[in-house]
Amino acid sequence: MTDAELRVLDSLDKRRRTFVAGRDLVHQGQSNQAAYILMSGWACSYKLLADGQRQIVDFQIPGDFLGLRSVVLHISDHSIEPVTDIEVTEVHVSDLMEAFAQTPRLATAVFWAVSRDEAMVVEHLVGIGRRDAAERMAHFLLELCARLSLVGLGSKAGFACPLTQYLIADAVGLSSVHVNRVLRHLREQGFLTFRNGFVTIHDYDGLVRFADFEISYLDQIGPLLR
Amino acid sequence: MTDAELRVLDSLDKRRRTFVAGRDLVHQGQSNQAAYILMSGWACSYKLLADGQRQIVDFQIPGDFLGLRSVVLHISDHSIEPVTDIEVTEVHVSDLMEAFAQTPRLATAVFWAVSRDEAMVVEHLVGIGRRDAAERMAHFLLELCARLSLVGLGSKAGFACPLTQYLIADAVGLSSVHVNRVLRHLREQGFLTFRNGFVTIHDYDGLVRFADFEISYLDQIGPLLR
DNA sequence: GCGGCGGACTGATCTAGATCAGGACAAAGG
DNA sequence: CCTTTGTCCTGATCTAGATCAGTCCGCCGC
Repeated sequence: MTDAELRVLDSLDKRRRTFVAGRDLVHQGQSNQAAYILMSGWACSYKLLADGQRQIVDFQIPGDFLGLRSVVLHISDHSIEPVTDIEVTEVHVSDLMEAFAQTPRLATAVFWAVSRDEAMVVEHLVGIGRRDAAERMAHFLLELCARLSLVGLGSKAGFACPLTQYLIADAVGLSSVHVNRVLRHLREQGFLTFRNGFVTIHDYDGLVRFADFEISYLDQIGPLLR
Repeated sequence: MTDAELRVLDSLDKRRRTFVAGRDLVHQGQSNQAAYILMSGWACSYKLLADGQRQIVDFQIPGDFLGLRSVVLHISDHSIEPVTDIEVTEVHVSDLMEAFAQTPRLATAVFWAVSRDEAMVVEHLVGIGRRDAAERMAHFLLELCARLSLVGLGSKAGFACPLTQYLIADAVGLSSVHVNRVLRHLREQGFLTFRNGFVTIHDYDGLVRFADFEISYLDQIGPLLR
Protein backbone atom coordinates (compact mmCIF):
# COMPACT_ATOMS: atom_id res chain seq x y z
CA MET A 1 0.00 0.00 0.00
CA THR A 2 1.08 3.55 -0.59
CA ASP A 3 1.61 6.08 2.17
CA ALA A 4 -1.49 7.92 1.09
CA GLU A 5 -3.58 4.80 1.43
CA LEU A 6 -2.15 4.00 4.81
CA ARG A 7 -2.85 7.51 5.99
CA VAL A 8 -6.46 7.15 4.92
CA LEU A 9 -6.70 3.84 6.72
CA ASP A 10 -5.26 5.35 9.88
CA SER A 11 -7.71 8.19 9.78
CA LEU A 12 -10.63 5.81 10.16
CA ASP A 13 -12.32 5.88 13.49
CA LYS A 14 -11.31 2.56 14.96
CA ARG A 15 -13.67 2.05 17.81
CA ARG A 16 -13.25 -1.35 19.41
CA ARG A 17 -16.25 -3.19 20.66
CA THR A 18 -16.92 -6.59 22.13
CA PHE A 19 -19.99 -8.80 21.97
CA VAL A 20 -20.83 -11.89 23.98
CA ALA A 21 -21.57 -15.25 22.41
CA GLY A 22 -25.14 -15.84 21.36
CA ARG A 23 -26.43 -12.25 21.40
CA ASP A 24 -27.06 -11.11 17.80
CA LEU A 25 -25.23 -7.98 16.70
CA VAL A 26 -27.21 -7.52 13.51
CA HIS A 27 -30.86 -8.42 13.02
CA GLN A 28 -32.56 -9.45 9.81
CA GLY A 29 -34.52 -6.46 8.50
CA GLN A 30 -32.58 -3.95 10.53
CA SER A 31 -31.06 -1.04 8.60
CA ASN A 32 -27.66 -0.28 9.94
CA GLN A 33 -24.97 2.23 9.37
CA ALA A 34 -21.90 0.36 10.46
CA ALA A 35 -19.97 -2.66 9.36
CA TYR A 36 -17.35 -4.39 11.46
CA ILE A 37 -14.08 -6.16 11.05
CA LEU A 38 -13.82 -9.23 13.23
CA MET A 39 -10.66 -9.13 15.34
CA SER A 40 -11.05 -12.24 17.50
CA GLY A 41 -13.58 -15.02 17.95
CA TRP A 42 -16.05 -16.58 15.53
CA ALA A 43 -19.42 -15.35 14.28
CA CYS A 44 -22.01 -16.64 11.87
CA SER A 45 -24.44 -14.96 9.48
CA TYR A 46 -27.77 -16.67 9.01
CA LYS A 47 -31.27 -16.23 7.70
CA LEU A 48 -34.47 -17.21 9.45
CA LEU A 49 -37.48 -18.56 7.59
CA ALA A 50 -41.07 -17.93 8.52
CA ASP A 51 -41.41 -21.45 9.90
CA GLY A 52 -38.53 -20.95 12.32
CA GLN A 53 -35.89 -22.96 10.49
CA ARG A 54 -32.60 -21.25 9.98
CA GLN A 55 -29.87 -21.51 7.40
CA ILE A 56 -26.40 -20.41 8.36
CA VAL A 57 -24.90 -18.76 5.31
CA ASP A 58 -21.32 -18.58 6.47
CA PHE A 59 -19.08 -18.41 9.50
CA GLN A 60 -16.78 -15.46 10.00
CA ILE A 61 -13.31 -15.80 11.44
CA PRO A 62 -10.80 -13.13 12.47
CA GLY A 63 -10.02 -10.78 9.60
CA ASP A 64 -13.45 -11.10 7.97
CA PHE A 65 -15.91 -8.27 7.41
CA LEU A 66 -19.23 -8.42 9.25
CA GLY A 67 -22.31 -6.87 7.72
CA LEU A 68 -20.62 -5.21 4.77
CA ARG A 69 -23.44 -6.18 2.45
CA SER A 70 -26.04 -4.83 4.87
CA VAL A 71 -24.40 -1.46 4.66
CA VAL A 72 -24.31 -1.36 0.89
CA LEU A 73 -27.89 -2.57 0.51
CA HIS A 74 -28.94 -0.28 3.35
CA ILE A 75 -30.92 -3.10 4.95
CA SER A 76 -29.70 -6.31 6.43
CA ASP A 77 -31.07 -9.39 4.71
CA HIS A 78 -29.56 -11.59 7.39
CA SER A 79 -28.68 -11.73 11.08
CA ILE A 80 -25.24 -12.06 12.60
CA GLU A 81 -24.60 -13.94 15.81
CA PRO A 82 -21.30 -14.29 17.66
CA VAL A 83 -20.50 -17.97 18.08
CA THR A 84 -17.95 -17.18 20.75
CA ASP A 85 -17.34 -13.91 22.55
CA ILE A 86 -15.93 -11.63 19.88
CA GLU A 87 -13.95 -8.45 19.47
CA VAL A 88 -14.62 -6.17 16.51
CA THR A 89 -13.62 -2.77 15.22
CA GLU A 90 -16.40 -0.63 13.89
CA VAL A 91 -16.24 0.87 10.39
CA HIS A 92 -18.64 3.70 9.61
CA VAL A 93 -20.21 3.96 6.18
CA SER A 94 -19.37 7.61 5.88
CA ASP A 95 -15.72 6.89 6.65
CA LEU A 96 -15.67 4.06 4.15
CA MET A 97 -17.20 6.17 1.39
CA GLU A 98 -14.78 8.95 2.19
CA ALA A 99 -11.88 6.56 1.96
CA PHE A 100 -13.16 5.25 -1.37
CA ALA A 101 -13.29 8.68 -2.84
CA GLN A 102 -9.74 9.43 -1.77
CA THR A 103 -8.13 6.17 -2.76
CA PRO A 104 -9.91 4.17 -5.43
CA ARG A 105 -7.51 1.30 -4.91
CA LEU A 106 -8.89 0.90 -1.43
CA ALA A 107 -12.37 0.62 -2.90
CA THR A 108 -11.05 -2.09 -5.15
CA ALA A 109 -9.74 -4.00 -2.16
CA VAL A 110 -13.13 -3.97 -0.49
CA PHE A 111 -14.69 -4.84 -3.83
CA TRP A 112 -12.47 -7.86 -3.91
CA ALA A 113 -13.49 -8.85 -0.38
CA VAL A 114 -17.15 -8.77 -1.36
CA SER A 115 -16.45 -10.86 -4.44
CA ARG A 116 -14.56 -13.45 -2.45
CA ASP A 117 -17.48 -13.55 -0.05
CA GLU A 118 -19.83 -14.19 -2.92
CA ALA A 119 -17.56 -16.90 -4.31
CA MET A 120 -17.74 -18.67 -0.96
CA VAL A 121 -21.51 -18.48 -0.85
CA VAL A 122 -21.63 -19.87 -4.38
CA GLU A 123 -19.44 -22.74 -3.28
CA HIS A 124 -21.80 -23.43 -0.38
CA LEU A 125 -24.71 -23.37 -2.77
CA VAL A 126 -23.06 -25.97 -4.97
CA GLY A 127 -22.28 -28.05 -1.90
CA ILE A 128 -25.80 -28.08 -0.61
CA GLY A 129 -27.30 -28.56 -4.06
CA ARG A 130 -25.08 -31.28 -5.43
CA ARG A 131 -22.83 -32.91 -2.85
CA ASP A 132 -23.97 -35.67 -0.54
CA ALA A 133 -23.71 -35.30 3.22
CA ALA A 134 -20.18 -36.67 3.63
CA GLU A 135 -18.65 -34.72 0.73
CA ARG A 136 -20.39 -31.58 1.90
CA MET A 137 -19.09 -32.00 5.43
CA ALA A 138 -15.57 -32.64 4.18
CA HIS A 139 -15.70 -29.64 1.88
CA PHE A 140 -17.03 -27.44 4.64
CA LEU A 141 -14.22 -28.37 7.02
CA LEU A 142 -11.58 -28.02 4.32
CA GLU A 143 -12.78 -24.54 3.53
CA LEU A 144 -12.61 -23.55 7.17
CA CYS A 145 -9.16 -25.06 7.37
CA ALA A 146 -7.93 -23.10 4.37
CA ARG A 147 -9.39 -19.82 5.61
CA LEU A 148 -8.01 -20.29 9.11
CA SER A 149 -4.60 -21.19 7.73
CA LEU A 150 -4.53 -17.90 5.80
CA VAL A 151 -4.79 -15.98 9.06
CA GLY A 152 -2.48 -18.27 10.97
CA LEU A 153 -5.11 -20.03 13.03
CA GLY A 154 -4.71 -23.48 11.53
CA SER A 155 -2.77 -25.72 9.20
CA LYS A 156 -3.29 -28.79 7.06
CA ALA A 157 -2.91 -30.78 10.25
CA GLY A 158 -5.97 -29.29 11.91
CA PHE A 159 -7.45 -26.31 13.75
CA ALA A 160 -9.38 -25.26 16.83
CA CYS A 161 -13.07 -25.11 16.03
CA PRO A 162 -15.64 -23.76 18.51
CA LEU A 163 -18.66 -24.92 16.49
CA THR A 164 -21.22 -27.30 17.93
CA GLN A 165 -22.71 -30.01 15.77
CA TYR A 166 -25.98 -28.08 15.84
CA LEU A 167 -24.31 -25.06 14.26
CA ILE A 168 -22.68 -27.20 11.62
CA ALA A 169 -26.04 -28.81 10.90
CA ASP A 170 -27.63 -25.41 10.30
CA ALA A 171 -24.76 -24.47 8.01
CA VAL A 172 -24.52 -27.56 5.81
CA GLY A 173 -28.26 -28.15 5.68
CA LEU A 174 -28.40 -31.45 7.55
CA SER A 175 -29.98 -32.53 10.81
CA SER A 176 -27.65 -32.56 13.79
CA VAL A 177 -28.27 -36.29 14.09
CA HIS A 178 -26.91 -36.79 10.62
CA VAL A 179 -23.98 -34.45 11.19
CA ASN A 180 -22.97 -36.70 14.03
CA ARG A 181 -23.18 -39.82 11.89
CA VAL A 182 -21.26 -38.21 9.05
CA LEU A 183 -18.49 -37.10 11.41
CA ARG A 184 -18.24 -40.64 12.73
CA HIS A 185 -18.10 -41.91 9.17
CA LEU A 186 -15.26 -39.53 8.27
CA ARG A 187 -13.42 -40.57 11.42
CA GLU A 188 -13.86 -44.28 10.64
CA GLN A 189 -12.58 -43.67 7.11
CA GLY A 190 -9.44 -42.20 8.63
CA PHE A 191 -10.01 -38.76 7.16
CA LEU A 192 -10.32 -36.57 10.25
CA THR A 193 -11.34 -36.41 13.89
CA PHE A 194 -13.51 -33.66 15.34
CA ARG A 195 -13.49 -33.83 19.11
CA ASN A 196 -13.42 -31.39 22.03
CA GLY A 197 -13.35 -28.35 19.81
CA PHE A 198 -10.47 -29.54 17.69
CA VAL A 199 -10.45 -30.77 14.13
CA THR A 200 -7.52 -33.05 13.48
CA ILE A 201 -6.95 -33.90 9.85
CA HIS A 202 -5.38 -37.31 9.31
CA ASP A 203 -5.37 -37.44 5.52
CA TYR A 204 -5.48 -33.98 3.99
CA ASP A 205 -4.89 -35.01 0.38
CA GLY A 206 -7.38 -37.85 0.57
CA LEU A 207 -9.93 -35.47 1.97
CA VAL A 208 -9.33 -32.92 -0.78
CA ARG A 209 -9.86 -35.62 -3.39
CA PHE A 210 -12.92 -36.98 -1.63
CA ALA A 211 -14.58 -33.58 -1.34
CA ASP A 212 -13.52 -32.36 -4.80
CA PHE A 213 -12.12 -29.31 -3.02
CA GLU A 214 -10.88 -26.55 -5.29
CA ILE A 215 -9.04 -23.99 -3.21
CA SER A 216 -8.57 -21.33 -5.87
CA TYR A 217 -11.63 -19.31 -4.96
CA LEU A 218 -10.08 -18.55 -1.58
CA ASP A 219 -6.41 -17.86 -2.01
CA GLN A 220 -6.47 -15.51 -4.94
CA ILE A 221 -5.12 -12.06 -4.32
CA GLY A 222 -7.11 -9.48 -6.15
CA PRO A 223 -5.16 -8.89 -9.39
CA LEU A 224 -6.39 -5.34 -9.46
CA LEU A 225 -4.39 -4.73 -6.33
CA ARG A 226 -1.08 -5.82 -7.74
CA MET B 1 -26.33 10.91 -12.40
CA THR B 2 -24.20 13.97 -12.86
CA ASP B 3 -22.90 15.12 -16.21
CA ALA B 4 -19.42 14.06 -15.26
CA GLU B 5 -20.57 10.56 -14.52
CA LEU B 6 -22.50 10.32 -17.74
CA ARG B 7 -19.47 11.52 -19.67
CA VAL B 8 -17.39 8.79 -18.11
CA LEU B 9 -20.03 6.21 -18.95
CA ASP B 10 -20.15 7.40 -22.54
CA SER B 11 -16.43 7.18 -22.87
CA LEU B 12 -16.49 3.45 -22.26
CA ASP B 13 -15.83 1.33 -25.26
CA LYS B 14 -19.20 -0.19 -25.91
CA ARG B 15 -18.49 -3.04 -28.24
CA ARG B 16 -21.59 -5.09 -28.99
CA ARG B 17 -21.28 -8.80 -29.34
CA THR B 18 -23.69 -11.67 -29.82
CA PHE B 19 -23.47 -15.29 -28.73
CA VAL B 20 -25.58 -18.24 -29.77
CA ALA B 21 -27.53 -20.35 -27.31
CA GLY B 22 -25.64 -23.21 -25.71
CA ARG B 23 -22.07 -22.13 -26.47
CA ASP B 24 -20.36 -21.04 -23.24
CA LEU B 25 -18.93 -17.52 -23.22
CA VAL B 26 -16.95 -17.97 -20.02
CA HIS B 27 -15.33 -21.20 -18.88
CA GLN B 28 -14.67 -22.28 -15.33
CA GLY B 29 -10.98 -21.72 -14.57
CA GLN B 30 -10.49 -19.28 -17.40
CA SER B 31 -8.95 -15.94 -16.50
CA ASN B 32 -10.64 -13.18 -18.39
CA GLN B 33 -10.29 -9.49 -18.81
CA ALA B 34 -13.78 -8.50 -19.76
CA ALA B 35 -17.18 -8.48 -18.15
CA TYR B 36 -20.40 -7.99 -20.09
CA ILE B 37 -23.75 -6.39 -19.64
CA LEU B 38 -26.56 -8.54 -20.99
CA MET B 39 -28.70 -6.57 -23.43
CA SER B 40 -31.13 -9.22 -24.66
CA GLY B 41 -31.76 -12.91 -24.09
CA TRP B 42 -31.14 -15.11 -21.05
CA ALA B 43 -27.95 -16.68 -19.75
CA CYS B 44 -27.03 -18.81 -16.77
CA SER B 45 -23.94 -19.11 -14.61
CA TYR B 46 -23.11 -22.55 -13.32
CA LYS B 47 -20.45 -24.68 -11.72
CA LEU B 48 -19.43 -28.17 -12.74
CA LEU B 49 -18.37 -30.81 -10.25
CA ALA B 50 -15.78 -33.46 -10.84
CA ASP B 51 -18.46 -36.11 -11.22
CA GLY B 52 -20.18 -34.22 -14.03
CA GLN B 53 -23.12 -32.86 -12.09
CA ARG B 54 -23.79 -29.19 -12.46
CA GLN B 55 -25.36 -26.59 -10.25
CA ILE B 56 -26.78 -23.50 -11.89
CA VAL B 57 -26.05 -20.60 -9.57
CA ASP B 58 -28.28 -18.03 -11.20
CA PHE B 59 -29.93 -16.97 -14.41
CA GLN B 60 -29.14 -13.60 -15.94
CA ILE B 61 -31.73 -11.49 -17.66
CA PRO B 62 -31.35 -8.26 -19.65
CA GLY B 63 -29.65 -5.56 -17.58
CA ASP B 64 -27.58 -7.98 -15.52
CA PHE B 65 -23.79 -8.11 -15.38
CA LEU B 66 -22.08 -11.23 -16.69
CA GLY B 67 -18.76 -12.31 -15.23
CA LEU B 68 -18.17 -9.30 -13.04
CA ARG B 69 -16.88 -11.44 -10.21
CA SER B 70 -14.52 -13.28 -12.56
CA VAL B 71 -12.90 -10.01 -13.43
CA VAL B 72 -12.42 -8.93 -9.85
CA LEU B 73 -11.07 -12.30 -8.74
CA HIS B 74 -9.00 -12.52 -11.91
CA ILE B 75 -10.16 -16.08 -12.50
CA SER B 76 -13.59 -17.39 -13.24
CA ASP B 77 -14.90 -19.78 -10.63
CA HIS B 78 -17.89 -20.59 -12.82
CA SER B 79 -18.99 -20.92 -16.42
CA ILE B 80 -21.58 -18.85 -18.24
CA GLU B 81 -23.82 -20.26 -20.91
CA PRO B 82 -26.36 -18.38 -23.00
CA VAL B 83 -29.77 -20.02 -22.58
CA THR B 84 -31.08 -18.24 -25.66
CA ASP B 85 -29.15 -16.33 -28.30
CA ILE B 86 -27.92 -13.24 -26.49
CA GLU B 87 -26.63 -9.76 -27.17
CA VAL B 88 -24.09 -8.22 -24.82
CA THR B 89 -21.91 -5.14 -24.57
CA GLU B 90 -18.39 -5.70 -23.46
CA VAL B 91 -16.90 -3.82 -20.52
CA HIS B 92 -13.10 -3.82 -20.20
CA VAL B 93 -11.50 -4.04 -16.78
CA SER B 94 -9.18 -1.19 -17.49
CA ASP B 95 -12.07 1.03 -18.51
CA LEU B 96 -13.97 0.05 -15.42
CA MET B 97 -11.05 0.80 -13.12
CA GLU B 98 -10.51 4.09 -14.88
CA ALA B 99 -14.14 4.99 -14.41
CA PHE B 100 -13.95 4.09 -10.73
CA ALA B 101 -10.99 6.37 -10.19
CA GLN B 102 -12.76 9.28 -11.85
CA THR B 103 -16.16 8.87 -10.28
CA PRO B 104 -16.27 7.04 -6.98
CA ARG B 105 -20.04 7.09 -7.05
CA LEU B 106 -19.94 4.88 -10.13
CA ALA B 107 -17.81 2.43 -8.21
CA THR B 108 -20.44 2.46 -5.52
CA ALA B 109 -23.10 1.60 -8.07
CA VAL B 110 -21.18 -1.44 -9.25
CA PHE B 111 -20.48 -2.30 -5.65
CA TRP B 112 -24.19 -2.31 -5.08
CA ALA B 113 -24.76 -4.57 -8.08
CA VAL B 114 -22.31 -7.12 -6.71
CA SER B 115 -23.96 -7.00 -3.31
CA ARG B 116 -27.39 -7.55 -4.79
CA ASP B 117 -25.97 -10.48 -6.69
CA GLU B 118 -24.65 -11.92 -3.49
CA ALA B 119 -27.98 -11.39 -1.76
CA MET B 120 -29.65 -13.42 -4.49
CA VAL B 121 -27.17 -16.25 -4.16
CA VAL B 122 -27.73 -16.25 -0.41
CA GLU B 123 -31.45 -16.49 -1.01
CA HIS B 124 -30.89 -19.47 -3.32
CA LEU B 125 -28.73 -21.07 -0.68
CA VAL B 126 -31.49 -20.73 1.89
CA GLY B 127 -33.97 -22.11 -0.60
CA ILE B 128 -31.95 -25.20 -1.40
CA GLY B 129 -30.98 -25.74 2.21
CA ARG B 130 -34.28 -25.23 3.96
CA ARG B 131 -37.26 -25.11 1.62
CA ASP B 132 -38.99 -28.19 0.25
CA ALA B 133 -39.34 -28.73 -3.48
CA ALA B 134 -42.63 -26.89 -3.96
CA GLU B 135 -41.72 -23.84 -1.90
CA ARG B 136 -38.35 -23.68 -3.59
CA MET B 137 -39.92 -23.81 -7.03
CA ALA B 138 -42.46 -21.13 -6.11
CA HIS B 139 -39.75 -18.92 -4.65
CA PHE B 140 -37.57 -19.37 -7.69
CA LEU B 141 -40.33 -18.35 -10.10
CA LEU B 142 -41.37 -15.41 -7.93
CA GLU B 143 -37.82 -14.11 -7.90
CA LEU B 144 -37.61 -14.36 -11.68
CA CYS B 145 -40.97 -12.60 -11.91
CA ALA B 146 -39.82 -9.75 -9.68
CA ARG B 147 -36.55 -9.30 -11.52
CA LEU B 148 -38.19 -9.40 -14.94
CA SER B 149 -40.83 -6.93 -13.82
CA LEU B 150 -38.10 -4.47 -12.82
CA VAL B 151 -36.85 -4.39 -16.41
CA GLY B 152 -40.31 -4.40 -17.94
CA LEU B 153 -40.28 -8.01 -19.12
CA GLY B 154 -43.02 -9.31 -16.88
CA SER B 155 -45.65 -8.51 -14.31
CA LYS B 156 -47.45 -10.13 -11.41
CA ALA B 157 -49.64 -11.80 -14.02
CA GLY B 158 -46.78 -13.71 -15.60
CA PHE B 159 -43.78 -13.63 -17.93
CA ALA B 160 -42.15 -15.31 -20.91
CA CYS B 161 -39.64 -17.88 -19.73
CA PRO B 162 -37.33 -19.72 -22.13
CA LEU B 163 -36.09 -22.21 -19.53
CA THR B 164 -36.50 -25.95 -19.97
CA GLN B 165 -37.43 -28.13 -17.02
CA TYR B 166 -33.90 -29.54 -17.16
CA LEU B 167 -32.41 -26.09 -16.64
CA ILE B 168 -34.76 -25.39 -13.76
CA ALA B 169 -33.82 -28.73 -12.23
CA ASP B 170 -30.13 -27.83 -12.33
CA ALA B 171 -30.90 -24.49 -10.72
CA VAL B 172 -33.16 -25.53 -7.87
CA GLY B 173 -31.28 -28.74 -7.12
CA LEU B 174 -33.99 -31.23 -8.06
CA SER B 175 -34.26 -33.90 -10.73
CA SER B 176 -36.10 -32.88 -13.87
CA VAL B 177 -38.65 -35.58 -13.11
CA HIS B 178 -39.44 -33.95 -9.82
CA VAL B 179 -39.51 -30.47 -11.33
CA ASN B 180 -42.23 -31.72 -13.60
CA ARG B 181 -44.24 -33.13 -10.73
CA VAL B 182 -43.83 -30.00 -8.65
CA LEU B 183 -45.00 -27.81 -11.53
CA ARG B 184 -48.04 -30.01 -11.93
CA HIS B 185 -48.68 -29.72 -8.22
CA LEU B 186 -48.48 -25.91 -8.31
CA ARG B 187 -50.82 -25.90 -11.29
CA GLU B 188 -53.34 -28.18 -9.56
CA GLN B 189 -53.22 -25.94 -6.48
CA GLY B 190 -54.24 -23.05 -8.70
CA PHE B 191 -51.01 -21.12 -8.11
CA LEU B 192 -49.53 -20.89 -11.58
CA THR B 193 -49.21 -22.51 -15.00
CA PHE B 194 -45.90 -22.96 -16.81
CA ARG B 195 -46.54 -24.02 -20.39
CA ASN B 196 -45.06 -23.28 -23.81
CA GLY B 197 -42.44 -20.93 -22.47
CA PHE B 198 -44.91 -18.83 -20.49
CA VAL B 199 -45.42 -18.62 -16.77
CA THR B 200 -48.93 -17.50 -15.93
CA ILE B 201 -49.48 -16.62 -12.29
CA HIS B 202 -53.02 -17.24 -11.11
CA ASP B 203 -52.65 -16.34 -7.45
CA TYR B 204 -49.71 -14.03 -6.85
CA ASP B 205 -50.44 -13.26 -3.20
CA GLY B 206 -51.12 -16.87 -2.35
CA LEU B 207 -47.86 -17.84 -3.98
CA VAL B 208 -45.91 -15.20 -2.05
CA ARG B 209 -47.36 -16.52 1.19
CA PHE B 210 -46.73 -20.11 0.22
CA ALA B 211 -43.09 -19.51 -0.68
CA ASP B 212 -42.37 -17.08 2.18
CA PHE B 213 -41.11 -14.70 -0.48
CA GLU B 214 -39.47 -11.55 0.83
CA ILE B 215 -38.90 -9.18 -2.05
CA SER B 216 -36.80 -6.58 -0.22
CA TYR B 217 -33.44 -8.01 -1.24
CA LEU B 218 -34.24 -7.24 -4.87
CA ASP B 219 -35.93 -3.88 -5.10
CA GLN B 220 -33.73 -1.79 -2.87
CA ILE B 221 -31.99 1.08 -4.51
CA GLY B 222 -28.53 1.49 -3.13
CA PRO B 223 -28.87 4.16 -0.43
CA LEU B 224 -25.34 5.29 -1.13
CA LEU B 225 -26.52 6.39 -4.54
CA ARG B 226 -29.26 8.67 -3.32
C1' DG C 1 -43.15 -39.58 -45.19
C1' DC C 2 -40.26 -41.24 -41.93
C1' DG C 3 -36.46 -41.63 -38.72
C1' DG C 4 -34.26 -39.05 -35.10
C1' DC C 5 -34.31 -35.98 -31.29
C1' DG C 6 -35.38 -32.98 -27.49
C1' DG C 7 -38.63 -31.85 -24.21
C1' DA C 8 -42.74 -32.78 -21.42
C1' DC C 9 -44.81 -36.10 -18.75
C1' DT C 10 -45.76 -40.60 -15.86
C1' DG C 11 -45.73 -44.91 -12.76
C1' DA C 12 -42.83 -48.02 -9.93
C1' DT C 13 -39.17 -48.59 -6.99
C1' DC C 14 -35.32 -47.23 -4.11
C1' DT C 15 -32.49 -44.54 -0.73
C1' DA C 16 -30.29 -40.60 1.67
C1' DG C 17 -31.26 -38.32 5.15
C1' DA C 18 -35.07 -36.63 8.39
C1' DT C 19 -37.52 -37.47 12.40
C1' DC C 20 -38.51 -39.69 16.74
C1' DA C 21 -37.08 -41.13 21.03
C1' DG C 22 -34.18 -41.71 23.77
C1' DG C 23 -29.11 -42.39 26.82
C1' DA C 24 -24.45 -40.78 28.48
C1' DC C 25 -21.70 -37.37 30.20
C1' DA C 26 -19.79 -32.90 31.82
C1' DA C 27 -20.35 -28.29 33.51
C1' DA C 28 -23.12 -24.89 36.10
C1' DG C 29 -25.90 -23.48 39.74
C1' DG C 30 -28.68 -23.84 43.65
C1' DC D 1 -25.64 -32.90 47.20
C1' DC D 2 -29.00 -33.11 43.44
C1' DT D 3 -31.06 -30.82 39.39
C1' DT D 4 -30.74 -28.57 35.14
C1' DT D 5 -28.81 -27.67 30.79
C1' DG D 6 -26.14 -28.42 26.75
C1' DT D 7 -23.74 -31.36 23.75
C1' DC D 8 -22.61 -35.70 21.90
C1' DC D 9 -24.14 -39.93 20.43
C1' DT D 10 -27.29 -43.98 19.05
C1' DG D 11 -31.03 -47.25 17.08
C1' DA D 12 -35.62 -47.51 14.77
C1' DT D 13 -38.70 -45.79 11.61
C1' DC D 14 -40.41 -42.79 8.01
C1' DT D 15 -40.51 -39.90 3.72
C1' DA D 16 -39.16 -36.54 0.11
C1' DG D 17 -37.23 -36.84 -3.68
C1' DA D 18 -33.95 -39.62 -6.75
C1' DT D 19 -33.62 -43.05 -10.08
C1' DC D 20 -35.21 -46.21 -13.55
C1' DA D 21 -37.75 -47.07 -17.40
C1' DG D 22 -40.45 -45.84 -20.16
C1' DT D 23 -44.63 -42.98 -23.45
C1' DC D 24 -46.14 -39.16 -26.15
C1' DC D 25 -45.71 -35.24 -29.02
C1' DG D 26 -43.85 -31.67 -32.09
C1' DC D 27 -40.07 -30.36 -34.98
C1' DC D 28 -36.25 -30.82 -38.09
C1' DG D 29 -33.65 -32.83 -41.71
C1' DC D 30 -33.46 -35.87 -45.44
